[in-house]
Amino acid sequence: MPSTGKATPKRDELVDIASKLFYEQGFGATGIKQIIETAGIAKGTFYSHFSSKEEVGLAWLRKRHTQWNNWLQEKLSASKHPKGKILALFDFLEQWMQESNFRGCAFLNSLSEFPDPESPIRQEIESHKRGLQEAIQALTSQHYAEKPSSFASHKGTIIFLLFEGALIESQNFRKVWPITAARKEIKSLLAVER
Amino acid sequence: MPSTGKATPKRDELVDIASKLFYEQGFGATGIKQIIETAGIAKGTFYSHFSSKEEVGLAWLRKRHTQWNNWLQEKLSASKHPKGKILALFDFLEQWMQESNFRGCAFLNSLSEFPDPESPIRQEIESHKRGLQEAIQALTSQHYAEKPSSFASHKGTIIFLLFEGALIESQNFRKVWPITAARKEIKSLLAVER
Amino acid sequence: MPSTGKATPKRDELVDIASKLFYEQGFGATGIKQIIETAGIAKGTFYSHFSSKEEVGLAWLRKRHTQWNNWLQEKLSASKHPKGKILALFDFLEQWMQESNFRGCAFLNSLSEFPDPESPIRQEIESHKRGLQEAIQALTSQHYAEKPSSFASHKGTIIFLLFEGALIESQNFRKVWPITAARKEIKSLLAVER
Amino acid sequence: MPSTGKATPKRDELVDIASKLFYEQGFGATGIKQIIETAGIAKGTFYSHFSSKEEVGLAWLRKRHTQWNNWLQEKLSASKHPKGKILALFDFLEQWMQESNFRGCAFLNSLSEFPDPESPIRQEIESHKRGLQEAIQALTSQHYAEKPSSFASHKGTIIFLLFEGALIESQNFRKVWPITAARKEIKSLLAVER
DNA sequence: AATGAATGAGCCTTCATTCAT
DNA sequence: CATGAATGAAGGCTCATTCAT
Repeated sequence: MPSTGKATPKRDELVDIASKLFYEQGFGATGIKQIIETAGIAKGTFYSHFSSKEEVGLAWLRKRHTQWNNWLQEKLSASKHPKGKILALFDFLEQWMQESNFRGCAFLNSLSEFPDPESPIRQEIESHKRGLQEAIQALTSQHYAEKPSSFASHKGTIIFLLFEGALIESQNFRKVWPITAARKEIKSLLAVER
Repeated sequence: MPSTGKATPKRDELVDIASKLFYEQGFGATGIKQIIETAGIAKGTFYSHFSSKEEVGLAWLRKRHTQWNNWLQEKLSASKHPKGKILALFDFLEQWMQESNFRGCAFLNSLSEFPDPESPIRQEIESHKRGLQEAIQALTSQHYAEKPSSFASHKGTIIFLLFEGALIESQNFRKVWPITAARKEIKSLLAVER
Repeated sequence: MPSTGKATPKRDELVDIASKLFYEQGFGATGIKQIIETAGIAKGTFYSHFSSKEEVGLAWLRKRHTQWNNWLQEKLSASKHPKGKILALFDFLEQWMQESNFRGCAFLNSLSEFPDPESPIRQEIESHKRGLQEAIQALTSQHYAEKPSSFASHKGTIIFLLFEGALIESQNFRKVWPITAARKEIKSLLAVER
Repeated sequence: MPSTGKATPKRDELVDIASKLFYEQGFGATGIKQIIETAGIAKGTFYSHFSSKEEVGLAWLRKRHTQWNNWLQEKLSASKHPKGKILALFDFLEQWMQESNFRGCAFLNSLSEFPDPESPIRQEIESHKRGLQEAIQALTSQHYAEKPSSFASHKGTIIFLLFEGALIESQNFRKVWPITAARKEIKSLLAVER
């Protein structure tokens, strides 16, 4: 009956509405009341789709993970070579931050609201970021094809960390300079050390 | 006529108690009730020291800023040269994350809970991070004394972003590898490009 | 046009499922949701068999009344003489309480949940207990055949009240001593005063 | 701060208001909303006096225990001899049921609402009834001073069970005949078997 | 028949804050 | 200065019931 997590058009719509609010205001700062009023439904209806607030939170991050990856892949696909793709990563970040009005990353934003590392939401955050790191490392492996894999792996980690640092400081300062600085550094890094 | 923010021993004690709770549980997840019960005081007493919850939050971050800087300077003072100090920055980060059980940075953790960039707390976060960035840039300026200042400034920004990225991903994965990877990269970066 | 109360196999099955839950948890503490989930049916299906929760409650007590009486008669039929049957009443009570884990009497348990004495459920409770009292009085009339009927009737009432008292206190203390004490008293009472 | 269970005039008043509602409607059927509206206070005020609904329930039964015992002792004190006191017990019961409009016993009424025998409320019910049983046994011990104590103890139990049976069936039928029948039986029982 | 989404009043509880003492 | 009772909106969630499919 309710909350098996099966996707339905209505449930999907609710996830979208909740997602917008969660992303803009934070998970804790968003109440079920606000969600249902925005959606124009009754309390009980909401709880026939989700068993708890945390479940919508989970659905939010899971859907976001997919959408975000799709968006990213689309941006990267414009470049042919790994180097171009890596730099496109930072173009993507810049565009994203500007369009979202520097609201930052839904996953990092949720990190501090869920102190228990065993919670499903924390698992989701971790797996999302692991996915990003692996994607970047796949690109550096291609780029540094003639270098030892440990070297490429290390560089991938560094780019990942620069991406994360640029992301969060762009959010903090509401400026793009952390992103452009990181991009610049990576560009020369990729050129020089091949 | 309460809460002009003047420092008193009692107020200081309350800030310390609240700080611990805010840091461990998050600002939003910590209630005034919990603070006063931990402190063993009455509601009214609390509100004679602070005019609102947000004011304690502000006091928390302001005090944290000072303490954190002191702690950092102490760690850095063990090294003589700027390069050593920069690397010590990451040793400090590693120690901090381990001792805090990977709870992360009080300022970054508060970022998502205060979406309004004009809020006093956001100002505090921004100024704290600006301070860190400037401190790092002061060190890179010394290290790269013979290079153009724009170069040193850029490298300082990069180190700052790596610090932030390593910090937040160490929190996310509850592991030190992001920190050690960043440290390793910076070590070679500082050696090679002088 | 649902819920005229006509017996069907499906309705009967639902009554059985609801009965178990009502008896174990109480009428008020059991939700329709739990009933339909246990039965594996939809809300609407439930309401095509019953017009309201109270109707299932009524069906529960009516069916219980029949089953309980059958069970009791079966136990009593093992004894030939009224005296034996009366004592068997308390053996039955002891067995019942132990097997039900001292959950008590479905009718007495419902008494406090329905304060309105005019409600159908209260009528059901009253008629059930009246039936028990009359059954006991029929036995005492046989036993005291040579005594005035008012005497037998009085003794029947006393045995009924002892049964009820033993029942509820056995439930309260989760022990059989109230039942064995009552049985002992009645045994000597029936022997002496003939 | 709140809900240490310490008695204050306001808390006492709230317990009285809640008690009336719990007794008339049942614990589960009475909402906090109704209690606070009757008392003319705000939700938060209620929860500054009690930490949970169950705590008021507990306070209700504890206070009732004391009041009921006082009331009973007062009634019994009018009789000098144990026999008179025992009979007065049933006069008391009759008066009580009539005055309460046959609402029955607060403790027995709560029995079915708390299936867990380890719950504090069940403990309270049990201890209340144990107290009554012991009080009755104290009287039978005096009455049967020249008989073996086991005899007196047994008779005490029987009187206790008759009391309970008369109580609950008086509630069920909303009549006094169960009480007068029990009283009559006990009167002859006490006279004959000395 | 059977489904299950939808309702909205209601559940118990916590929130940050105020203010008379 | 400190107290803690009082506020009432809001928190997340469950209830019995209805009804279009």
